[in-house]
Amino acid sequence: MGSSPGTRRPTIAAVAQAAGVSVSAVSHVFNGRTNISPETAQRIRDAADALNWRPNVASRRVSRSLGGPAGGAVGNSIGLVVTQSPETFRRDPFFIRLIAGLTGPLGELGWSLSLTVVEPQDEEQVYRQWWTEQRVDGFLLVDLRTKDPRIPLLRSLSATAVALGPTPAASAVPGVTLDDGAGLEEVLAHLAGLGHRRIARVTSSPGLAHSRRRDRALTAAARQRDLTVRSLAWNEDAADPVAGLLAARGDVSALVLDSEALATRVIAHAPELGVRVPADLSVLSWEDSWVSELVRPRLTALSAPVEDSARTAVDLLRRMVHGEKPSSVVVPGRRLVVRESTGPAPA
Amino acid sequence: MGSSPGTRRPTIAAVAQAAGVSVSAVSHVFNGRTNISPETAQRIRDAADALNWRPNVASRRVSRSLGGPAGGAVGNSIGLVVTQSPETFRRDPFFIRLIAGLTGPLGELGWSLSLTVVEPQDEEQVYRQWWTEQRVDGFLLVDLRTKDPRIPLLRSLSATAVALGPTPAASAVPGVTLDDGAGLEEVLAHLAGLGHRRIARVTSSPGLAHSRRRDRALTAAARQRDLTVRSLAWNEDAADPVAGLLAARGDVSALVLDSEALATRVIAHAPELGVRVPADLSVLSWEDSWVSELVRPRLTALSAPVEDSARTAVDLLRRMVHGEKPSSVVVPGRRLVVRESTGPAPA
DNA sequence: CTGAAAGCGCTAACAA
DNA sequence: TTGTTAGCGCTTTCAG
Repeated sequence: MGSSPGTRRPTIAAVAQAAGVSVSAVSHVFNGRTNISPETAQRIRDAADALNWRPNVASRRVSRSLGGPAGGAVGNSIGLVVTQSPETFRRDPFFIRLIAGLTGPLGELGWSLSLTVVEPQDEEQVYRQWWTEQRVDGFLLVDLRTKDPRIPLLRSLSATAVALGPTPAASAVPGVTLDDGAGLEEVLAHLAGLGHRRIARVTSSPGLAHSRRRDRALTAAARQRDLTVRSLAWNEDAADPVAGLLAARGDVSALVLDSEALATRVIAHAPELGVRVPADLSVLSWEDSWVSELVRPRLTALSAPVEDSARTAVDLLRRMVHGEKPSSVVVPGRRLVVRESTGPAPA
Repeated sequence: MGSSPGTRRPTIAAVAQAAGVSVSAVSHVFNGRTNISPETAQRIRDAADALNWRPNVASRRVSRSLGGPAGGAVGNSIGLVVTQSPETFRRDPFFIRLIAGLTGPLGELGWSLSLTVVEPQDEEQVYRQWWTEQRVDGFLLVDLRTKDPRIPLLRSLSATAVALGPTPAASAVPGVTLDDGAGLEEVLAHLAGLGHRRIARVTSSPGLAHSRRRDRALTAAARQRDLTVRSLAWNEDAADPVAGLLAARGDVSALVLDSEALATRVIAHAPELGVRVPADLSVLSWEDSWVSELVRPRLTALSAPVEDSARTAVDLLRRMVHGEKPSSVVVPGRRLVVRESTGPAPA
């Protein structure tokens, strides 16, 4: 064990001694200084390998807090704090896609991802703690809310952060936003082409910023096509949320749902309630993943380049940690994947 | 930004000054020493809050490497290195359940989870790096393989680790194992009761230790009930893996699949290939999650208490980090959830 | 109950 | 090209 007595882990001094050089020579090699002869450098590296030694990240961070090249930037870890019930976190494929997309680019940088899932009441506490304890070099914000309290919080902490989604222009948090416009047009063209005239957007979290944005964008775009768009709320607490939704839909012939978790539940359960998809009702999801391919009928979905967003976010974070002040980025590539859950509007 | 010039973060000295005490007084308060008067302690805490200060984890780790109470143990972070293709990682609900189950107990400890997904060839490198750099205090090993190379690797690094699954008794890595016996009996009783006589177990990763274990256990238990069990391999590279599997199944009337990812694909795709579930073929998954409830027919599955395992693993890790040498733990609670994908054997 | 001081492993001036 | 050394923020011993 690392903590068993007598088993002290090797230090830079041990490596220096093994290689027959000074401590600073070792340090230089591991910090990309070019002032060490190749042979010596190799000898140092060999000694380090033999001892299984690598610079201790903690010590490194402490000493670099002095005046390193990047003003003390180290770049060890970025924090992802997901404020959702564990249930939502588990069920929404978006999160696992995001995580998977993040670890690649982070690994290339030698950074790691510190992840946690918290209930809303613990959110502020975790951001505060992780930042003030200097556990992380920055945060990736997801599920931006309207007037998101994390923006002023992070500002007051002088914390580094990047958001997935648009942020207020004045904030110090650049956002990685998806270009929704094209996808939205595709959705409407698709539905209108199938003869739908009345559609509804369904969300389970009206407090999320993207929800309002989508409402507005969809409504505006629909007007130009002479479609009407209603807004429907998903009530998770109902005995049967799908039944509730179907009952509330009125004369709507197509449903656009904010998440796959919602859309797939409608797909699976609607037939059991006597509503055939897509014969009676078309269903479309604003997010896409393997789950949409799994249900029957397969779900027509707006797919987002989550991996691209993740990579872009990591890059922004990297630059911020190194002292730059990058501005927001728009990632293109949303597109409609037509599968089986949308069909001609019923007569 | 944390790195902008002039914005140095407050240190313990600043807090001490603000509270009008010495540096060590502040340290004592934040380390649970009892030799500070309640009033003074409160004053110190207030000063820290006012300055948004918390002990820097990096400095803490460096100084504690000296001779702290737990022999230098700090307990900041545990590493979860998932050796899977991003695709498998995304599709298998087990991982997100595990992650969700881990963050709760870790949060209670004030620890965080460092997560990454790596390809097999990078695995060793990541374990080496994270441990020698002292990024993590320990690892949680998942997807144990037969003769898993990580066990000797971690041993050679003197790294702390706990595994999900049984580990060799001689290794220094305690395991959190599921009590499969009861669930297995349930599976066989259920299938036998439905008249099945020939069943097959399907795996996509025969190299995983649990795969062999399940094969053996199922075969042994089946013999006593006069059932025959075959072993079938899932070939992901085939043009249509489900079709390949169905073609290879011979006279088997029930399939037990190692993961939900596999089982749900069979469920969804088999009808399109003319095989009705469960009328022609019963399908049973060795793992369970919301996905099993989503597909139609709903999937009969062996559910595992992943959250319990996660909590147990965190507890073992905590104890190891504090110098104990706990032994393996068996977590009970696997049980069969009968849904719709299993039915009477065809005549 | 409090404070002064040594030292953790490492980095980066600066000197040689 | 290499070595010496001060110092990062914190903990903890030990003396007041």
